[in-house]
This record gives sequence, structure tokens and C-alpha cells, in this order.
Amino acid sequence: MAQTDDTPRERYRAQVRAEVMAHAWEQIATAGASALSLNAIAKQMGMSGPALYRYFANRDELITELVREAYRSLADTLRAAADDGANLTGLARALRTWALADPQRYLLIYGTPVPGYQAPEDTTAISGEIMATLLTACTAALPADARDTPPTPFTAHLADHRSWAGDHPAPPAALRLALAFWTRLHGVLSLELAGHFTGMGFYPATLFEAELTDLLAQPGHG
Amino acid sequence: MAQTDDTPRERYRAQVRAEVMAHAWEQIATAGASALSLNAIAKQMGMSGPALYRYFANRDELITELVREAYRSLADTLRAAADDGANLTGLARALRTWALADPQRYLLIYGTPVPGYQAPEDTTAISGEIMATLLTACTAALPADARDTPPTPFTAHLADHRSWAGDHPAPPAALRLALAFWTRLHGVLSLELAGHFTGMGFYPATLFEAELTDLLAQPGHG
DNA sequence: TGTACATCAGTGAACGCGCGTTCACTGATGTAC
DNA sequence: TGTACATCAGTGAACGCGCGTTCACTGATGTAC
Repeated sequence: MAQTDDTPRERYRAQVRAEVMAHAWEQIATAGASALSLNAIAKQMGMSGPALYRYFANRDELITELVREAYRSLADTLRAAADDGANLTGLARALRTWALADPQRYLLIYGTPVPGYQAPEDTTAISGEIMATLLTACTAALPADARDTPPTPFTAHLADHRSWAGDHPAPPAALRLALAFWTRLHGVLSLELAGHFTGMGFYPATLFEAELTDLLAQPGHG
Repeated sequence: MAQTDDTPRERYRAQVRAEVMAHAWEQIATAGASALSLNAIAKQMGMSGPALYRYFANRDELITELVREAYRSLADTLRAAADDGANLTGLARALRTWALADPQRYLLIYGTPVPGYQAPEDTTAISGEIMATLLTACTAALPADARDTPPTPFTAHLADHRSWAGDHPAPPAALRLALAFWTRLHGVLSLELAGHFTGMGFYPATLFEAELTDLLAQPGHG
């Protein structure tokens, strides 16, 4: 496998690649992922269009790299929060902060899929890392008695289909809690980022906190 | 105001407009909203590109009309379910059925916004209709004692910022429930439609039902 | 009922644009003796 | 240390494509007398 040797040329390549991706993020933040254009990035960097083909095989590879970087960034952010002692609430707030920092980055991963683009399998692994961090926090967040609560039909179903959790030794109630964490917070966040709350009067941050409260008050019933 | 007179010509115009939109929906269903192309639609209809400008001022007006139609369809669907006696659970299932029938139609409204496209104010009214139907069902779904439960900080906040509910006389707890209904079901639905559950093993429909159960078991706390 | 005119649907050519991508080439940077 | 060669970054021209949109025009459909 192509080991990244540390020659000056390799360092230069890595730097230009990073610079291309930085401009790509800028462009995505402005006009969304579907408007991403290699030529536009090249122009922004003061290069000719074809030059970028030294660094990326084609447009799809660039997007793949951006998706990977976004997943990596989120996984690292959550992991860092967890290592700093954050509980589930802390992870939720770290997620929101991360999402608001660059809405289009969040939407690139969790929003409407880019038409005609197929995500690489590779990201499944990083997605698993995120799930692992989440499941650990979810397990810790369960009230003591919830660990032995008889499973509902759905938690039983989850206990039988836990491959997505990467064999994480979490109790069924924690699997259920992790899914609720994910879908509920995504529900609030994605509507907020899409601007669906503007003009509705209330504070999105308050709704987010309220959902978080409910999540912890009733972990994994139905 | 331009009254739609019922001359043969007007009827023909309306029919062609409808046909254009039908092809537009087909195209959106296949490749997403950002790939929508007037020329492609014209070709599909066996017409030349410029002919469509007899029916739509430009691409944006077509999209606006599609957005309006999608909102109208959802509002009518939910209203019809409510008139048939559906409770909140019934509305939720009607919503899911509607979303799965044409994922891209759902995503056109609630997904990542089309870059550079500004939704018309007009849809706010239809959105209000949807909220009204929802709030009525939410009010009915509240347990008797929930109507007099002291407000939490967030329900108090909502009671003060209820313009989005269009002066619907719903108790604060119902406002809170409606928001949870919306954001939680959207969370599950949008992730399901984006394909984020594929390969995870469990049934999305079961997760949807579980979220629904939780929603009714704990209406409007945090 | 028939003729004269106005309205409108649809065409084809054209404009300008930006896209992804290929190719042959220049010039600079690194490597081997 | 200097020379000969290979590697690689970047350029400019080009290809083919599809897009939204305008414009002058033809031919059919409807309207008024």
C-alpha cells in the first residue's frame, strides 16, 4: 500500500490537497454541495482547472474526501468531548455546536443525499466510531434500574439487530436511547439549519434543550 | 385579479402546465430537485425548450409551483385523515405514508434547501394549515390532566411565542407536543429517506412506531 | 355563415455560460552516477 | 560537485455537453363584424 513518505514533494502535495479542500468547504458553505465545481476552486486558487487533476482523480473523489473529513471531524469532536468527561448532554451540545459551526458540513453528511453520488464504505467505520462514543455515553446515562427493565418489542428487536453498533456491549435500552438521541437531535438540528424555524418566534436552542431534557427523562421506552 | 376563465384555451393551458409539473416530479424523483432542468422536461414532452416559457416565467417559478403543490398535497392528506377521524397516531402514519410515496417530494419541502432558491411567502399559509390540523389533534391527544399542568420554562416560552400556530387556541402543552411531533418524526423520516438506516439491520417502520409511542407516553415535558 | 383580424402555441437559431475531463506540452524539481 | 536523466506540477487549447433564456418567425385557433 502506498505509504505516505515524507519527501518534500509529498509534503507539498498534501498541502495543496488540503488547500483545495479548504476552498471546497468555502464553496459548499456558500452554495451547497451540489454546486461544488472543480473549475471554480481552481480559479479561486489562481490555478488552471486541469491542474487539480494532479491531486484528485475527479469530482467524486473530492466529494468523497470531504465526506470523510466531515465524518472524521465529528467523530473526533465527540470523542474529545467524551474524553473531557462530557455526559450525554455534553455530547449533544458538542454536536449542536459542531453543526452550527458549518451547517453545510453537517448537511453534507446527514442532509439530502447528493444525487448520483455514492458514499464510500470507508465512512461506515468512522460512523461506527461515532456510534461507539454515543453508546458508551448512553449506557452511562441510563438510570440504574433501566439496565434490567424488561425489553419492549422494539428494544428486543434492537438487541437482535445490533450489528450497526459494532458489537458494543450496550444494554438494549442504551441502543434505543442512542437511536432516539440521533434521530431526535437530528430532527431539531436539520430543521433549524434548513431555516424552518425562522419566523416562528421561539428559540431553536431552547427547543433543542427541551428535547434533550425529554430524552433523558424517558430513556428508551417504546 | 386574473380570474381563471374556463375558455378552451385556458383549459388547455392548465392541462399543459399540469403535464409539465408531472414530468418535473418524475425528474425530481429520479435525480433530486437541484437537477431539475426545463430543457430536459421539454425534451421528455416532445417539445422544444423555449416552448415551456409560455407556461412558466422561468425555472424558479416552476420550482415554486412544485413546492406549493407539495405543501398543498401534504396539507390535504393530513386534513383528510383528520376528517376521517384519525388521531395523532393516525396523522403520523399518514405523514409517513405520504413521505414514502415520493421521498424527493418530502425532501423538497423539509430537506436541505435548494441553494439560491427562496421559498415564496405563500407557502407560509399552507404551512399554517398543516400546523392547525396538527394542533387540533395534539390538543385532543393530551391526557386530561396535562391541560392544567404548570408550564415548564419551554412551554411558557412557547405560550408567549405562538404566532407560528396561527392563533390556534391550543394549550401550551399541545404546542410543545406539536413541535415534538414534527421534529421527532422528521428526524426518523429524513434519515430513513436519506438511506442512513440501510445496512443497520433494524426496521425503520418499527423505529417510527417506537418514537410515536414515546411521543404519546410523555407529551410535552421539557 | 363567412371573412378579417388578433391572439397565442410552438419552433429553430442563437447567445453566453460553465461544467468535467483529455491531451500534448513547458519548465521546474528531484535523483543517480 | 557537476552533469544527465527522470519525475512531476502546471498550462493552454480543445471537446462535447447541457443549461437558462431571448428573439424573430410560422401556423393554428379563437373573436368580431
